[in-house]
Amino acid sequence: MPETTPDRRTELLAAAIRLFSDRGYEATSVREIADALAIQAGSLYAHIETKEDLLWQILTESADRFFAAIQPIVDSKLLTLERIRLAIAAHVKVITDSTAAAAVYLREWRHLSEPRKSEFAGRRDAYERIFRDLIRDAIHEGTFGDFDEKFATLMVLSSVNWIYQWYRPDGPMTPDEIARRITDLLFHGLKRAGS
Amino acid sequence: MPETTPDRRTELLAAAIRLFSDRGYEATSVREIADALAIQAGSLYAHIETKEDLLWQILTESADRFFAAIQPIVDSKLLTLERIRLAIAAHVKVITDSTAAAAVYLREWRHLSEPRKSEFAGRRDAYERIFRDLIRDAIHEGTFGDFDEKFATLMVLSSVNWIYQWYRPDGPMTPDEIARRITDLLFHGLKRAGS
DNA sequence: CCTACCGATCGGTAGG
DNA sequence: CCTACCGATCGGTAGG
Repeated sequence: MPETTPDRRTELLAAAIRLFSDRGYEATSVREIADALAIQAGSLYAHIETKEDLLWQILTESADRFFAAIQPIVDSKLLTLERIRLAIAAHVKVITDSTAAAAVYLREWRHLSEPRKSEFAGRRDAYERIFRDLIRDAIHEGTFGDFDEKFATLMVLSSVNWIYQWYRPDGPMTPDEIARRITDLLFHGLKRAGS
Repeated sequence: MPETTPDRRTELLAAAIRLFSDRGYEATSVREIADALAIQAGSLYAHIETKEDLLWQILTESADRFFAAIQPIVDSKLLTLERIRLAIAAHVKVITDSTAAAAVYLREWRHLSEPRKSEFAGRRDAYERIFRDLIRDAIHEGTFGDFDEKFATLMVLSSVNWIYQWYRPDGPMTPDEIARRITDLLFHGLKRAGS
């Protein structure tokens, strides 16, 4: 992004996030993105090198946000269960802060070309690994039951990642409330206690 | 689809499912679909009217499969909890029978134009409603705890719908095994019993 | 099902 | 950041 002011860069990324999440990366033309900024299509290339660069920047910044949100929690000295609880809440917060960015992060990475696609997959796997290690610890400690740790991790992440599909900022639940309910359900299950 | 033999139609849908799930609807060209059938791009239009028709047929047939799988279970006289268990297993089975079709069903419907998009959304909502009604019954009966029924439904469906992302037919778990573990986790939670 | 083709739009560039 | 433009590819059609 040669010679672009920070503000302009933010605007550009915000426009691309909104369009990529609404219509998908492939269905979004560079002309639509340019329109959103009220500039000509050709002028876009004063700010970016290719359309894919734009996707790449969105994805890497999203990945950064997820890592930054959970890292201090994971590194803390809290009990495993508490770290899981807080990591889920932090993850939920990143999604609810921008469901559009989360949608692009979770859905549009397939349109990266190599080697970026593999690099992205590596970072995503590393992130999942952090959750998996927490869950493994909880199982080994006996806090969690004797579940397959990979399977349990997939369940946790699928529950939290689905949020971008239905969360609305003007809905009845705050991000913390959502995290609390998800955690409660994941920890204790749907069945009435004692049944 | 004028004058197309059943076999040819099946081939065509199968090719489109594979390509739409791999690259996405927008990123798939009619020429790629034609190539997969070893015919010319123009010849495709002896079988379809538009590219979107192809997507529409895939989506409606997928929806039909989901409904057909759970309807007899929901209509049965079994206990609510057992109906939920079996409905989850049936849903999982539809996904594992073709993760590619499930991927198109869950991801590509946004590329429909109106009024088809709204019609699709209506059917999908009706399907979710069936699960929600089952869960509501379980809550009212006291079999499940006093959860928000909408939220509980979202949790259940997000867990089962995420499967298409990671299930591999040559993996260690059978579809029934997956359903059993998901149900167990959803019903009883991750925490060790009694903790 | 093929050949030959259509107008529209795509991502991107040169020169200012 | 604009004007003017590029070759490539898009979904789709006519006529056989």
